[in-house]
Amino acid sequence: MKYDTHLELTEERLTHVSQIFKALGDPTRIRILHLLLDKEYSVNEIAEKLELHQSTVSHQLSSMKKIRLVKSRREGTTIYYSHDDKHVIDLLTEAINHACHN
Amino acid sequence: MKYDTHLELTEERLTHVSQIFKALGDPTRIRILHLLLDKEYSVNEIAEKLELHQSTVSHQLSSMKKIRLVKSRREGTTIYYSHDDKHVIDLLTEAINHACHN
DNA sequence: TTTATATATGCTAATATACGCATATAAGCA
DNA sequence: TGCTTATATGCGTATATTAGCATATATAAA
Repeated sequence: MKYDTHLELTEERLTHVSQIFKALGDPTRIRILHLLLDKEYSVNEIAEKLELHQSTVSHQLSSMKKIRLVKSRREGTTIYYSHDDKHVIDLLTEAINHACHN
Repeated sequence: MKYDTHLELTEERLTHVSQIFKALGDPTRIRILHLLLDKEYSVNEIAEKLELHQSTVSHQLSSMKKIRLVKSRREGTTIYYSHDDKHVIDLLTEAINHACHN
């Protein structure tokens, strides 16, 4: 899909775009989103797989949920997280692909 | 162009990707890169167009040059900056496009 | 060489961020 | 109810970031 090249960068769009990039600008959040590419995981599963503290994972998931990068569903006491913004996932995979072809 | 979905996220790639997103995660740098989409501008021109202080622009250009997001060329006392990473420009324009279609 | 213009940079203050500890909350089960 | 497991969150700390001032550097022109 081809886009226009001269999109007006309003204050609102600027805020939104920078907010998303800022969220992607942290290694921990990238690792979490990358893990969530294929399927959902619980907080503890994420912490174990990525060798992070539970509170760290919870904090980051919370910040990503706030801007709708991830969503959650409860199953008993367990809460499963998955990504919630296909555009952002596209940005991430493209960036990783670029990094892989350097 | 379609990419693999399961690219290994090595430490090196993680560092690289997060560095790029971090650079894009600031409104001032986004505005500068957005201005540089079509053509090169001098430091002062950027400062005037975006109503930023010269030192602010210079600092941000310096940080973006360090990670090769922009390049510069001298003409007398004037230094013209332009973007230097088409992948990053693609990421930025795609993100802005997404923000425009919400 | 002196002056003017353009850009870069050292320093600092204000602010934001990430993380981990300790604890709170919530759900399920005995 | 009391206990266990899973997750969330308040708080403090260490660190990073941004921007602006003042000044340094570089080039050109007089």
